[in-house]
Amino acid sequence: MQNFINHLKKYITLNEDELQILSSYVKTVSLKKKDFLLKEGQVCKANYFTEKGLLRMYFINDKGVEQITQFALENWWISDYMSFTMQSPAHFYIQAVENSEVIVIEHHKQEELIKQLPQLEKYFRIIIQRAYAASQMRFKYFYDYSKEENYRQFVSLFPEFVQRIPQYMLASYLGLTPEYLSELRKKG
Amino acid sequence: MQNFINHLKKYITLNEDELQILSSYVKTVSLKKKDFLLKEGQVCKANYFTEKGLLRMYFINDKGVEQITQFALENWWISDYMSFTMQSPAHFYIQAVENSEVIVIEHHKQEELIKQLPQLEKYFRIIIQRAYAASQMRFKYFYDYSKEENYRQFVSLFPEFVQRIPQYMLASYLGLTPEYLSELRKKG
DNA sequence: TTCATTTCTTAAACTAGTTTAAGTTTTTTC
DNA sequence: GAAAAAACTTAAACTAGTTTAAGAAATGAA
Repeated sequence: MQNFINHLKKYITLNEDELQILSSYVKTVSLKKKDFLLKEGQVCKANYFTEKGLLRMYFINDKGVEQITQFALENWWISDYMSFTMQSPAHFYIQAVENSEVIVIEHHKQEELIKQLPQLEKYFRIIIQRAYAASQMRFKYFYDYSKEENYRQFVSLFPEFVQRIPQYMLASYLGLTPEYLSELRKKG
Repeated sequence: MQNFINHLKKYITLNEDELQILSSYVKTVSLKKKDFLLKEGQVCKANYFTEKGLLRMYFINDKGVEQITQFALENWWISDYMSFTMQSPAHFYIQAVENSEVIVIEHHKQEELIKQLPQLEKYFRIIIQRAYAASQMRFKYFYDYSKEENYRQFVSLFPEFVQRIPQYMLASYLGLTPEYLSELRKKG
């Protein structure tokens, strides 16, 4: 969990004692590619930090097709926040795209941890506020640009990420079909 | 700002002294229909709570067309959070759809206020977490359903809201053209 | 009340993107 | 290494939704 500690230290100060406390509230989970952290219908009891690897969040539509709405790279948090917040059944799956390591903080432990280390309260607020800010921008792109334009921008901004995932996952995330993605790639 | 106080008391406890402190950090602004809280290019220096009325957040695309991405009803917060968080130029406009009253908390004052009233730290985290949770669900609907289906669901879930705004704003928010909305309404 | 502006409706022509139905290539499994 | 499975490509037929171009109705301003 070295990544996690380094990441936290960019936001808050933590001495050795505090690190010990933190460590007692979180656990590290190793996932094989395709292992699940969450399945639809389960209650999402935890918040997940991607220590290493890559996760995806998706739902299955009524035609049985998987639709990816989110990825989580190293140093990103991921959760079904509606389920996490309301402790209601999840609408999404969270699955490892590749072998991964994840830091898990369970809902009730997060609240206790914050009581022990109050500086984490601000940390979690800033992190989720940034995620929300990013989602506001993401909505703007959805409204503003065509799917082709969004594809081209995405490839140009995140070439390494695009190499890292199968094309059909990229298509799913961008809301287009694999066939259309092939066509766009052919167009150059 | 009675709404604001009542709303806060659902989440945190505030005695009379604390209410006084809070009041000294926020201000109430009355807006006429079409008045702006924020324009693109300005830095969004505040977080806004809708005490009364209705706000909309939109951007102008390269064809000069307004695209609404969000509304804020009574008791809702609204801000361009990327601009608010990073103190960078805003991509959005925030404007009153009707005559409104807004509670304004400036960025630096919010941080000071939280120091004075630490229970607000958790309040803001929970609020933004809920907003993010809702945005995850909203992405799901974008991916999952056609624009027509989303329109029909929206009308059925929020009939009063739909009465409250002009049809072209509803169309804009749902990402469809006013012409197509007219067609859908005709279809019944 | 009149006039100007905004909003809503109508419909045909158009298009971004999907669906259908394979075939080909790459990766995984045993 | 062979076979199966998954991923990718191809292209024609199709469609959800847009664009274009008005006209009609409602609202706002003077």
